[in-house]
Amino acid sequence: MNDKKAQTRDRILQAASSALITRGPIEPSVSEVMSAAGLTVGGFYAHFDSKDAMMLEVFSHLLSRRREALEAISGDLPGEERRRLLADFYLSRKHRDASELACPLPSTVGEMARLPESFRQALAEHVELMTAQLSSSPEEANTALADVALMLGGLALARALGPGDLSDRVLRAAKSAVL
Amino acid sequence: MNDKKAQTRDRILQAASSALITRGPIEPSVSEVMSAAGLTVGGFYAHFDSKDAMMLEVFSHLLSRRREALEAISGDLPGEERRRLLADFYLSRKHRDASELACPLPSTVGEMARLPESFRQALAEHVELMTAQLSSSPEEANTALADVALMLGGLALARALGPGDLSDRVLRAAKSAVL
DNA sequence: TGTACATCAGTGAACGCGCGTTCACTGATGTAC
DNA sequence: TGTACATCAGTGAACGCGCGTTCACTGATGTAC
Repeated sequence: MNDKKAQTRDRILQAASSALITRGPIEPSVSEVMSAAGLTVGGFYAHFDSKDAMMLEVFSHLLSRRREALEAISGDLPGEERRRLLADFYLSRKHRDASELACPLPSTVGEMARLPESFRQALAEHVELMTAQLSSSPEEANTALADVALMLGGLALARALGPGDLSDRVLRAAKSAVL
Repeated sequence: MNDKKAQTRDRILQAASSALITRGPIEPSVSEVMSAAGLTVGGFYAHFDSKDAMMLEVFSHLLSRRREALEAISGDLPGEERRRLLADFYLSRKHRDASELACPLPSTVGEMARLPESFRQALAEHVELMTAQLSSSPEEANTALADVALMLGGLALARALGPGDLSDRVLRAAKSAVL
């Protein structure tokens, strides 16, 4: 039965996703991820070539899920409304505290220098696609790019501060600054 | 001669500073930092209690140097002009590529969850002080906080993307969005 | 239907390595007489 | 001025540990006859 193996692979990927979101692609160990998926460490290499390869897959997959989610909620609205809709979700306490289907960027951007080049490419591609998705004309592209930076900074700072008053204020301030 | 030892300590701190700015407080190893300071690993514990203790000192020190630098350039200008002056420096290519006296936040915010609580306190204090420094009235505080998030996000993203066209566009877009 | 064999997902012990930290030692410098 | 001793910043080997990765093995499942 080949779905059995594919299902196991998916469970590993899911365990790795929440680990990456909260702690980045480097810190979580292979044994830890495998334990979280209910497996032992030895079987890992039947599914992936290396830890880096798995984490890259997780990273890219999470990014494309984020773009899909944005497309799903914002349909064919104009750029400005899409940015507001995204900010409402992205800068919510719920998203800040989530460890599933949440944005992997805050935990990962700071580690780019120690990761394979392919992570950087995945990031660059995501930024381009997001910017395009968030603007309805080329003139709006810069505004969209600035909003991407603002949302990332707001979420990264809010997560770094941990749940609490200051963290909530960061979310609110950033949300009301979205252009 | 006691300055001798203090000078050595300073050299270690300097080596640790550039390591922290580019690679965060966790990745650089004690041996690496000591080598960069022209020393061997064994002597480290004559100067610091632990790696974490040293990195916390480096982190706090870099943050307060950043606040001093801002104070020095922005004197007693109104909040909005201070924010523009800061953004001109903070979102410059020079600052993005610098590894000395640069902002330690992009490499560190993503690792807060795995660092001692004292790092979080140092961060919270810095955010409060920066926000106060960047606003000339309490009503402006939210705007200042959003600008802090925007600048951090812009720099973190630009550093993560590495030198290049997209990275430069992020810097420019963020700079022109400062409120 | 029942037995013999092949497959292969997953196990768990082992590997070499770099880490943070410890500690007995060295050797240059400063003081005492 | 010259010798004997104390101090102490820095050395370098060693420690126990967790890491990513490898690999011989197990045992459940599916196929052949």
